[in-house]
Amino acid sequence: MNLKQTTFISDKPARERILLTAHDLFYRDGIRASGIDRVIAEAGVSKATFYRHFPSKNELIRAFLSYRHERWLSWFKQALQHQGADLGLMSLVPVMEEWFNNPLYRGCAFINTAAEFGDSLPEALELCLSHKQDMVNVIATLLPVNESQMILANAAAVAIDGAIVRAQLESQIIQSKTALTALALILDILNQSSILSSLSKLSK
Amino acid sequence: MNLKQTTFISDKPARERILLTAHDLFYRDGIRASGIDRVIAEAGVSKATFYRHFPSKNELIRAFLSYRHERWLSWFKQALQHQGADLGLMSLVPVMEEWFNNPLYRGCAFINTAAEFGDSLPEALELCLSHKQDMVNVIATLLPVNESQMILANAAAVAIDGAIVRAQLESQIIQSKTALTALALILDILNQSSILSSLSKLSK
DNA sequence: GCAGAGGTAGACAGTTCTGTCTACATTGAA
DNA sequence: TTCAATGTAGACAGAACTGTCTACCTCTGC
Repeated sequence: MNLKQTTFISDKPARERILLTAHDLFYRDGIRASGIDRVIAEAGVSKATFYRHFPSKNELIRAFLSYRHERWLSWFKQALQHQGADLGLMSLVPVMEEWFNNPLYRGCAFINTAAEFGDSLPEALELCLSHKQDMVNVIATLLPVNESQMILANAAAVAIDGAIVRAQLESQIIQSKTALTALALILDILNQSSILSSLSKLSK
Repeated sequence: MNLKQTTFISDKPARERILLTAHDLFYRDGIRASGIDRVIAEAGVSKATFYRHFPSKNELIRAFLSYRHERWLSWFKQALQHQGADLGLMSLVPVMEEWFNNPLYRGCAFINTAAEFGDSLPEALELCLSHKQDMVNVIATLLPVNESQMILANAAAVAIDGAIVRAQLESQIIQSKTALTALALILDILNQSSILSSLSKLSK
């Protein structure tokens, strides 16, 4: 298994191999379910090497979250840029659809981590929150600049989070798109209200 | 610790004590993080007794999810009934607010379980999905009966799920209500579109 | 009065987990 | 050349986890 990854990855330095392997395992199976032994085995690295780079599993978790944040957000921005510029919030629908349809889709790593560790890893909670804040800021760029911009961006983000967890539950089920249609409906009416508020501002 | 619970619970039969204790631990700390030894210690029960009632931890997880489903849904229905009947979807806002403000709030047990066990406990996924389906059906009773009823109920449910995970992230932070304001905004416009569609049906 | 259900107490096996440590190999730069 | 960094291989300790098993107790219904 993971032949593609192994051959692709094997020439990279050990720290990167560990981080990429941990990312895949943590995201797919959950953090607690992925033991250190499994990570080092799949990364093709010795235990001493692992503990040289990451003094504890918690350090690896931190690195995983930070790496995931960067990777997801840059994908998100880029995917949005490929959409038409005048779609407003509706640009989000095909972007989310692309993500949800990825066979490796397992929901939002940050929501999942917050669910897995509650208060027991408080720094994770903070990272999750700042991840969501950055997402809101990106969404805000899709909206006209006015006093309701951030309010609408926040609402859109909450709707997206809802669609994310719904798609996660439905991902096992064949042919299920209720998450996406619900999201599209909400974003559509949010979008209209954003246009309305722009118009009302113009007419003032 | 848990004096109140212990004195309150100690006279109940063992199976119930185990289930209630497991509920509190699983919900608060996560399922994987709560070992059997911990459950039996806090339930004040011997190991043999535990394994007489629940042949394996997975059986306990199943019982936990089913108990949680019943308990949450009956609370949800009852809380909605205490709201004004003519509020439509807006009845959901104070109900969710009450839940989010509970100091024991830790998000939706089903979303959290789905996040913790991915494909590795497939029955859990199904239970989560049917839990959400039941929630949608309750929400639908708040809406006028027409062809868009279920579509709107689904959209409202997705928005609620989004608010649930947001409130979970924000629960640590003092004074944060963005989850609730975003939810209120979405439900408000969904509600308006539901009223509009009722009117348009009447005028047909 | 006795059988069986339900309970306690806790030792035990077997696994898995995190983290440490020893011994040795390779390589690049001072 | 020699030193330090980076790597491999894997034994080991100590804890925690699930699940089994033995031995004994207590109550209730027949």
